[in-house]
Parts: sequence; structure tokens; C-alpha cells
Amino acid sequence: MKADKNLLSGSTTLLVLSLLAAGDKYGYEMIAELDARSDHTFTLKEGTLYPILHGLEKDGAVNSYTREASTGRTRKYYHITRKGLRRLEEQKREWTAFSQKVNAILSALSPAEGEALSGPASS
Amino acid sequence: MKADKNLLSGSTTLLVLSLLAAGDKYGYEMIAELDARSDHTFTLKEGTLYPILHGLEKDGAVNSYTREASTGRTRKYYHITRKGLRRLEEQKREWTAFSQKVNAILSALSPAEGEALSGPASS
DNA sequence: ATATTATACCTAGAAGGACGAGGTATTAGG
DNA sequence: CCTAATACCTCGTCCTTCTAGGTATAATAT
Repeated sequence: MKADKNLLSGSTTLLVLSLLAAGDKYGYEMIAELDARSDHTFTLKEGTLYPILHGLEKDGAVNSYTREASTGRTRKYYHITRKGLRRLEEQKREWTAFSQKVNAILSALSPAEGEALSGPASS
Repeated sequence: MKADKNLLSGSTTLLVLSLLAAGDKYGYEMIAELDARSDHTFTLKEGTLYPILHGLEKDGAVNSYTREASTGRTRKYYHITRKGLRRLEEQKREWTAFSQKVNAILSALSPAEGEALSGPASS
């Protein structure tokens, strides 16, 4: 992962579910699409994605079916379930709350350069 | 950690450096302050914070000194160095870029409920 | 024709980060 | 006096991602 692998931790599933909410996709495709959409910031590794998909399927958040592509290649498509959609919404809320709190702390502690602190001086 | 421990992964150091950029603090204090500022969303555990502080010190991002509090208790204060400030700025940039990309993907793939897709239909 | 590359799937083990649960020591309060 | 709160620390576990392999087929290059 390009963008600090640790930042990704936890949001990977969210991103995968988001992709699937827009339509059925197969693994290899998801990796390419995420990479493209994020301008090469989120370059999921196969060793990361496939286990996640298997886990989601076991949890009933997605289901899968194989299909022959026009090229003759066999692909395994994943489809998000109602349960998966609920999980997506929940993780989206979590992510939003989380990122806003981080931003709130960052801006509270280091106000725009040159500005004076009015709030708590602490320490 | 209350907010999905995995989401935190990677932003913990950023938060710690932010706290220290506002003034010298001791470990226990940082935990309490983060908890309060985040409205109990980021409740860093001691087993998480102390190793991080030691790592930052080894890297020269912070240095420490002990001081007797008026209560008679001994506290170990951490001070952010120039190197730490640079690291903070870098991590802030990374965090901002990362969170914006996630948000971009989320909103691109699931436009506000009820709206129609105009962009890529994909899949 | 054959060798290489790209597509497409998979897994086991290593690495890194946060946590749980424990420990020590001192001070404040019941 | 005994417990709770403050204040520090560490070790082992868990979870997530990555590395590095493996298999198989189709397209491309030689």
C-alpha cells in the first residue's frame, strides 16, 4: 500500500464495500479500480483483498458467482447483500465520525499558521 | 480504543505529536486530554502510548525530562523537537491526502441518496 | 511453435500496530 | 490501614496488511 499501510487499516473493508455497492465486480477489477480512482494511492495487494472478500462472504455481506468473460477467462464476481449494505452504511458513519474528530483535534491544536490561540492553554 | 481500533492505526502518532506541538505534556495527561478533546472517542491505552513515546524519543522526535509536580508526584514530560515538528507536518499532509481520497471515493460511488448517477456506470 | 507477459485466482507466514493484563511506586481519601 | 487514583512500564496476543510464493489460462512476442 502506498499511503501508509497503517492509515488504511480499518478503512479497507469500507472501500471494498463501496466499490461493490456500485455494482458487482471481481477481485482483480476492484484492485485496478481502487488504484485508478485513488490516483494510485490505494493499491490494494491481492494478499490483502482476497482474504477480505472471503471473510465478507463468510459473514454474508457479499456472495459470489463465477462467470466466463468474453475473453474466455473465468472470473469470480462478488455481489453485495442487504446485510453488506447495512454494514457499509455503518462503516461509513464510523469513518466520517472518526475523520472529523481527528480533524477537529488537529485544527484545535494547530490553528492556521500565524493565528493566535484563544482557547485552552492547557499543560 | 473506542473508535474501531483499526481506524486509529497510523493516526495515533499524528495525534500524539499534535498534542505535544501545543506544549510539553506527560503521558497520563496526554491520554486524558485526547479522551476529553475527542469526546471519549480516542481513549488511548497506556500500553499503546508509552511504547509510542519511547519510539518517538529514540527517533529524536521528542525528548523528555522528569519533574516533580506540586502534588509531590514525579512526572515525565515530553517535548517535541524540530525534527518532531517536521514529522508532524508530514503526517498531517499524509492524513489530509488520505482522508480526502477516501471521501472522494465514498462520494463518487454512493452519491447523495436519491440522486442519479451521471458519471461512470462501470462494471 | 514456444516463451514471456498479463490476467485471475489463492494461501501461508512475516511484520507492524494497538490492546489486555499484568507489574511497580507514590499520594489521597475513606 | 486499606483502597483508589495517579503515573510509569512491559510482555504476549490479536488483528490487519504485505511478501512471496503457488496455480492456471489467454494474449503477445520471438
